[in-house]
Amino acid sequence: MDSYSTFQQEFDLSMAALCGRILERHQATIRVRKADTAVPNLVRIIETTLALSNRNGFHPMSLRDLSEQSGLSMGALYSYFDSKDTLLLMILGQVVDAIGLVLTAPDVATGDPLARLRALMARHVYLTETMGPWFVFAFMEAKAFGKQGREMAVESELWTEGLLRDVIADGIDAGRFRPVDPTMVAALIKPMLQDWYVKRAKYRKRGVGPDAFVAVLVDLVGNMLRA
Amino acid sequence: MDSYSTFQQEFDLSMAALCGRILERHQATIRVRKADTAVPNLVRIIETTLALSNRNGFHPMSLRDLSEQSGLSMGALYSYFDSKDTLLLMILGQVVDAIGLVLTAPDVATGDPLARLRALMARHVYLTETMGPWFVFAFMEAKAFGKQGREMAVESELWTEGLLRDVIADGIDAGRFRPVDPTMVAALIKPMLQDWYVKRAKYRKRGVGPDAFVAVLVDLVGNMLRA
DNA sequence: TTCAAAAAAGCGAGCGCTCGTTTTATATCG
DNA sequence: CGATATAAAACGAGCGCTCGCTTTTTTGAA
Repeated sequence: MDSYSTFQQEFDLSMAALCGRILERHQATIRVRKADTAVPNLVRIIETTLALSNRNGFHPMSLRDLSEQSGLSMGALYSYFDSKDTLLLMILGQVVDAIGLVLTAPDVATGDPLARLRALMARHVYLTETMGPWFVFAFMEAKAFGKQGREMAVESELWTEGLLRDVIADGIDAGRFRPVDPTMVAALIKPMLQDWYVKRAKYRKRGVGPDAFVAVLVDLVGNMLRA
Repeated sequence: MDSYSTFQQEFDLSMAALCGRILERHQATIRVRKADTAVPNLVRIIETTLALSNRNGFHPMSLRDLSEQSGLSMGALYSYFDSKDTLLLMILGQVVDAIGLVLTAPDVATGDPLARLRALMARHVYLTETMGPWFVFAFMEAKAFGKQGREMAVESELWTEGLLRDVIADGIDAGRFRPVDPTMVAALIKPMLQDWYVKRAKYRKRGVGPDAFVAVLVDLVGNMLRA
């Protein structure tokens, strides 16, 4: 894992692939059986939902707006989900799914602590670069699903933080990092990673791409931890 | 400025004071003339709005919920604002107001770069500690006010980032910091500051208070920048 | 290969209801 | 009483969602 283009070859996170996963996970509620029909329509639905929600919020988006913008009728929409809440849950679930897929890949688990930390941060940046609107959506709308959504968000947050914390703790034990509080440092690296997708427009305007962002992050975190 | 308790003595950011400012700034729309009546009611309205919105979002919060929870009738509510959007704007405006008040205070402008950076970060943490729910609200709901809200948020974000960037640039010029990109470092300090209020519950659960958070932040950023 | 029957997918007006807002009525107090 | 503040009731627009119907696709015996 050394650059964004390598990452893109390793993981298929295209809209089609992601919506294919959604179709699998929600076979029970999606009434359209043929994948060749369902996947392209799901792509249209999800793309439009992300666009409208990330502009004004999920709740203000009416299903009539979604119908109009996506080109599917109200009736057609309701053969892909059985309630607006289910639509929200489909997207949140797919985000959690993708995090698990990408951040547990093998090469994050061995080798030099700084290299592992770099791999973890790079993976996070590349993942959120590919699925930007999904992550913005999850970040902003998790609470809209009430207690359950909040808990899902907190759990996912703590899981990622735990990956960072363990690598930092290993680095301290190995004498490669100075003796900081691993939990606090992990907790503070997380929001910097999140900034990449929350403030994506700002970085784009400044000409900072994913690889440049990772480079700065690794430099700063490296100096933060240097023994 | 050396601790949270000093900060609290220096700035009056009580609900009453903040709502007093709101009353001043919205004399045109608030129809209740007597401040002795208006301020306590505004406090109830704003407190309830922040509580309900930060749980489920501003848009999902109905004015009937707000009426019931705040103890004021629909009619009474509408003598304090002329639309739900105005209520949102009152809160956002007061947040911007408070940022300007606190972060431009004098002792942030002179002295050792690291001390100035510390003062700036400490002020930000203490401000957001005092006005936690206000900042969470502003962070999550700015986009609900459409283009205008988004631009207000971006402007405020860039202004704060600019304060950090200038101090870092001064530090580099003075040879006290290593030659990093001041804009990128400022951009990455900001989300760590924001994490204090966005994830406040997590830190509370871990027994990390504002002063401890500032200490960690200063330590990490100091090592990040050490020449 | 053909073509009607069956199955799948899509359509959109309309339902019940809740929303933000307005209007009307009542209470409080100098 | 008159002014001010609050409470209660009412309104129309727009919401999520449904359902009777149409269109498209697939099927399979001739």
